[in-house]
Parts: sequence; structure tokens; C-alpha cells
Amino acid sequence: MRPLRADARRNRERILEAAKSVFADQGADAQIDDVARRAKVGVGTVYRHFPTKDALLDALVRQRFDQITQLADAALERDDAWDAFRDLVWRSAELNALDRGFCDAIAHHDQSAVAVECGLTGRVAELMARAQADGTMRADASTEDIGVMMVGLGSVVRTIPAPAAWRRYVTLMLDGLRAS
Amino acid sequence: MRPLRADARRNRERILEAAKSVFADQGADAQIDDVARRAKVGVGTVYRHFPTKDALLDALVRQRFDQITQLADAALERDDAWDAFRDLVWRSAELNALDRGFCDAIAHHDQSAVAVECGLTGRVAELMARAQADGTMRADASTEDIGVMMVGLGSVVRTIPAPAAWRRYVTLMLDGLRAS
DNA sequence: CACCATATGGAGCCGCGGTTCCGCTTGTAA
DNA sequence: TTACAAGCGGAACCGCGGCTCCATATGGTG
Repeated sequence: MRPLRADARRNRERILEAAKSVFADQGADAQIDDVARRAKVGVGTVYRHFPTKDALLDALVRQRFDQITQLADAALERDDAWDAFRDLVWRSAELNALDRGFCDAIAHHDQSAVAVECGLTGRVAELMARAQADGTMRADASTEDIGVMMVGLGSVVRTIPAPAAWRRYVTLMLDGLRAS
Repeated sequence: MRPLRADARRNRERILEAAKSVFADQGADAQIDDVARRAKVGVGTVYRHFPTKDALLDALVRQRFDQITQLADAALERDDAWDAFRDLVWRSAELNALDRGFCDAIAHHDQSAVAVECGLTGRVAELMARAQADGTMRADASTEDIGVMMVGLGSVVRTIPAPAAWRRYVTLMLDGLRAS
């Protein structure tokens, strides 16, 4: 298990980069051959680095979750809990809207395990607890609601192309989560 | 274009019946061979009646929409507009929850054209107008919101098996649609 | 250098599932 | 009862796309 050879390390990066843009554009059913072509690499090389298409997809999903976790960290710095929560949701939704592959992933498989692993769930829980403490979020809301919301969001983004659709979805959901 | 032969008419029914339960159980990616087996019919016969898998799926989707349209008719008889709307949404959601194939259909392709054709959209619009008139539904809500909601619902039902998940989704969405 | 473990490319394999094809059966009308 | 158009069954076809395999190339080490 020694370190990767230099060219291998370089290729791994190129593959991830290529996969990111191919899957973002065309969704999770884009072909590995396209990724390989875009990375200027043979299919075999892709499979050397990621044993399976799913493994590659998972790696990308994990990257996105990490990115959103960083946004959650920033949100935790803010004073107004509801505003922080709301903006976090909007920012994540915007990221989704640019990445069909990620939307496919969250719309088709429950990703809550990944969200927990990378620490996102914990941070969101804290944010929600604060908003509930100052009475701006409905008392019965939980992180599971967020999972449910994201599943739906993925599908809306994928199915109805107009940005107005997912924006409306987020608006309604946030109003549903607000204290009445 | 004379009437179908008696046995053909019978088979057509069996195929629809079989397809309904196979796709409801296994989702839209169930195989035509399974449908044929369940209908006790050869694959060729399925293709004689429905030129394409998609055509078969479409026929089933249309049936479900017609069924929901009937529910909407019943809802229009009721006095309290919000209650009528809310219950209609709950009943449709319950139908979805029993039919993975339908969920796949609404989660993957925008079905608003079908909803309009079969008269569902018109009826829902009337119901919403009434609820808005007596101030129980948010003034900016439209039938497009319902489309967006159903897309998300399909995905939630498919992706998170526990009924609690889609029930929660509907709860949040309805609260989002209520006047604040 | 020389060597070899590591890495690469991409033609080809393989299973899957939608669809077609055609020899046979059956309902029906005369 | 016969004739034939309409209908049927299901083996086989075929394109697609994930994945494998191996002859070849290359980075790093002594």
C-alpha cells in the first residue's frame, strides 16, 4: 500500500475532474467511456482507480457533501439561527441545481448515512436546535425532515428544468418548516 | 379499424391488469417479460397491444390520473375548500404510496400535460381558487406548485420506504401551501 | 543505465432487456 | 364447415453499456 506513482496520482485527479463535469452535465447515467474520453485516459485506467461506476459516483457525492458541510460550518458562525438555516438550504439547493448527477444520487438512494459520516447531520441538528430554541422553526422538525426535503429537491431539479420550479419548491418547504 | 376480436379484448385487459400490479410492485424498470408471465401471455402479445414499454406505462399513468380526477370531482362537492383540497392531496399521496411505477413516472417526467388533458388541473385550480378566496391558502399558490409537489412526492415514496417519510413530506408541503 | 513493479489504453467480452419475426392457433363471418 | 384475417407465443436478435484483459509503456530505484 505504498504511495501512488506520480502519473497515477495525476490521472486520478483528471478522472475525478472529468467525472465531476460529465455527471454534472448529463446525470448519473452518463457513460464511463465519456468520462474516460474527457479525462483523456483509457477506460481501463478509470476502472483501475475506481473499481465500479458506483464507486466513482460515490466519491463525487462525498465531495459534494463535504462542500456542503463547509457551508454548514460557516452557517454556525452566524447570529440569527433561522436566517443561517434558510441561507444554508438555499445555497445547497443552488449547488444541486448545477449538478444533475448529485440530484440523481440523492433522489434515488437515501444518503443520510453519508450525511452523518461527514458531519453534516450533526451541524444541521445544532442549527435547527438553535432556531427551535428561539421559536422560529417548528418544534417538531428534525434532521430527517431535511433528508426528505433533499430527496424531493433532487427530483424536482432533474424533472422540471426551469429554475423557477426548484426555487418554488424550496420556498414552500422552508415555509413548511417555519414555526406557524 | 374494426372492433377487437373477443380473445384480444380479453387479453388486453389481462395485460393491463398484470402490468398494473407488476409495475406497482417493482417500479417502472420491471421487465415486460414479467408482465407477460403474470398475464399468462407471450411477450409478442404484449407488444401487439402496446407498441412500446413506454406506451404501456403511459396507459397506466393515464388510468391513475383519471382515478385522481374522480377524487377531485368528489372534492369539489364539499363545502370547506381547504379541507377538500387537503384531503384530496392526502388521498392522492396514498395512491402513490401503493404504486412505485406511478411514482417513477411522475418523478422522472413532467406529467403536467396529462394532468391538463384529463381535466385534473382544471378541477384543482377551481379548488385552489376557492381556498384562496376564503383565505386559507396562500394567495400566490398555483397548480404549478402542485406539479412540483407531486414530483418530489414520487421521489420520496420511492427512495425512503418508511411511510412516515412521505407522510411527513405531505405535512410539510401542505403547511407550506397554507396561508400564513 | 537497467530493471521491474506499477500503470496504461482500448478492443472486446458479456449479460441484460426491449423488440422483432414468423410459424402456428383461433375467432368469426359466410 | 370452411376459409382466412386477426391474434398469439416465445425463441432469437440486437444495441447498449459496464467491465475485463493483456500487450505495452513508464516512473522510480539501486
